[in-house]
Amino acid sequence: MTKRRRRGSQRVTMGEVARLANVSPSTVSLYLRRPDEVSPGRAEKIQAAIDRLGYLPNTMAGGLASSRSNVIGVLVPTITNSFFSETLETLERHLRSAGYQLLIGNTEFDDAREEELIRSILSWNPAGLVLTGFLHTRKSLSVLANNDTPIVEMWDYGQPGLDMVVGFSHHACGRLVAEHILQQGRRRMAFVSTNFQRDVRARDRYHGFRDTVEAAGGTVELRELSGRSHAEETGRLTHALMQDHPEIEAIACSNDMVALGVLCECQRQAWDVPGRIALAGFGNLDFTTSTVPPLTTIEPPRREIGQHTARLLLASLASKLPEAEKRLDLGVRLVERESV
Amino acid sequence: MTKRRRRGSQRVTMGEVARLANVSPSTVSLYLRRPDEVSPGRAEKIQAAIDRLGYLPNTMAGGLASSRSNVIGVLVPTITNSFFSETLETLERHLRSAGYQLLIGNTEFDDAREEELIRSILSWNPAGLVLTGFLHTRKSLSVLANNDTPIVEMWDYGQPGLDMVVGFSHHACGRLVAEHILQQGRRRMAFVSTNFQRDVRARDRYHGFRDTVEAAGGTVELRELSGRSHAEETGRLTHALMQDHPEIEAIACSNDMVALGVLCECQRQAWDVPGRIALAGFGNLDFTTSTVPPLTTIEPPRREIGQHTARLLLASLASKLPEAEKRLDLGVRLVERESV
DNA sequence: GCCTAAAATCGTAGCGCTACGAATAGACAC
DNA sequence: GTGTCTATTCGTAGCGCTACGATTTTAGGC
Repeated sequence: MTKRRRRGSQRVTMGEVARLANVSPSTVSLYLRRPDEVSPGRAEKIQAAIDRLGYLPNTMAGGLASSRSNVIGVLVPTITNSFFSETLETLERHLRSAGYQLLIGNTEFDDAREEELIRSILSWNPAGLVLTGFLHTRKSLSVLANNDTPIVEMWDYGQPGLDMVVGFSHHACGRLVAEHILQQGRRRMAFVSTNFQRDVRARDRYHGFRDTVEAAGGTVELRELSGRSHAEETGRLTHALMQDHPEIEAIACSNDMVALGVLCECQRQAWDVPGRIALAGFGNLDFTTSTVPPLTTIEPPRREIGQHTARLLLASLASKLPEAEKRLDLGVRLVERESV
Repeated sequence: MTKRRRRGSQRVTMGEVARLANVSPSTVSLYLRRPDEVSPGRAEKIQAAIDRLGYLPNTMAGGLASSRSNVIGVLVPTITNSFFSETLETLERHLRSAGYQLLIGNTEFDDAREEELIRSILSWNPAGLVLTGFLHTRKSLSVLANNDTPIVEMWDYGQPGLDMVVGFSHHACGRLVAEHILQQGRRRMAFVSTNFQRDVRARDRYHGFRDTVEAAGGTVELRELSGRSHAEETGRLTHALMQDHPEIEAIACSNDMVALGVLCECQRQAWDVPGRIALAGFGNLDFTTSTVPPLTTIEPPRREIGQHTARLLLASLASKLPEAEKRLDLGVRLVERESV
């Protein structure tokens, strides 16, 4: 009477299962963790009791007792972006099938937020941690240093990193695009970017692009879109750009959505692509095959990043990841279509 | 010597903080939970000790001891879709600022997977649960019934629901689009859908569309894309559709990405939109403003769903949500542009 | 039937924290 | 100084589970 109606959603405990199955709680625990170490007869009785009572183990109690957890924390700048969300989806699939649960955090491209999220996730005593990129606050670094959780920094490559690294060089992306456009003899270019101030990786692509173009004697006009890509703004900005710099013969974009915005403006103004203006994007989003003309772009290894991040993490957790395999450059390739 | 080097990433405990600050562990705990109930002097000493040791509370231990958790589970069909990911992002922001941590699961439009994820999440003893839609397996329902966790079913509206409901009617979306096209005197139509077999909501939109068109004496050809929208396939399928049914004068799409694929094919074939073919999408994705012509579409309340889901959940957790406010139809509006 | 080794089961002692009542300190009036 | 009330602080008893050594059961050989 006093104990039965407990506060809130309190659930059936292991002890109750044990009582119903006529075994000790330890046996139930053993059955749950290593089923083949309990005799078939008891196993059956225990399973029946579990089913009958609708028993669900309490993850927190288990985690506390064993002082490990099946949690892996993942921080991305935004999940509202097919790049990261596809990586996440792949990562989730691989890690879940190995029994892990993802704890996803949105840093919103904000270092202070990342710091807060790192603390919040570490308080779960996670088995592993996945971060996006190399940029962390000093405080984050010191928190991380006090902690021997395996860490993967993904979606970037080229700096030492904290532990493991899975990504590619964004600078190389910019270079690749630049080289491709330069080959066609074009020299007057523009780079249109979203979120330039906050997204290091977009900036890296720009730098790779600009450095390569300028080294070949060309020029690059940079245009920044405020915040996330907004198609109308992209159109206006493209229009203004071409008005101020009619000499421009190629536009590289920080991603495919921006390129689509630019392309639509070209269609509206009847500027021939690639005749009048060459156009390149980044991301190889699905629609890039079917725009008119199809978009030349860069294919980043979105899903591969998830897959290899999971692989390295699992190997590291099983302590069988040689030091030499801790850093992985997945590279990147130019998908040449008709817009350049 | 024996205790100092502990296995793995074991961290500083509350007791160690207490010792350093010269207070009892309970006082540290109290300071962390209700800081203004400890005297300023001790508070300062405790904070200093926390900072010095880099103490992070152990969420699992806290959760176990207090038998509540700050976890809220969220299941979506896929995070790789701006609809759900924007809802998630908003939900996350609102719930995090109230101190909750999201546990996100990907059902991949699979009921069995949803069932598994529900169990996995309930084992965290979550404070709340957010599901997408009304479709759950019998087993899921029975697990959920044994459990008085507050539940929100989101992104749909029109059925009784388990607890709280925040969404809109997809049937109404289809109807709205149909009515708008019918008004222009068009009667021969097609509906092109992705993921038709698995996505109930796409099917609902189709049914709303078809029912309305047929009630007005029109016809609807249904075309399904295999799996997720693939732009090239969309183009081929559109081409075949128009070859088989040259009488078609309007195409409604299950979402804007599909509509973009159809539009690109129209551009390629030089079929005038909306002159020859009217075109409508769903989602009001960003690029729909700038295609040529801009796309008529439906604006679903993506972010509002997140916001209101958070609001209802928090109110329910504070047990101050009147029964009458447990169901919320956020409605939907047609964004009339130039493609229809 | 008896002995031994292996297999199966059990009991106990925590994991790190919170809840809550008991104990102590501090503030104030007389 | 003493008593009383309130504001702080503390000690204890778990939360539900796992780890691990102790105990019991079982199987096999003689």
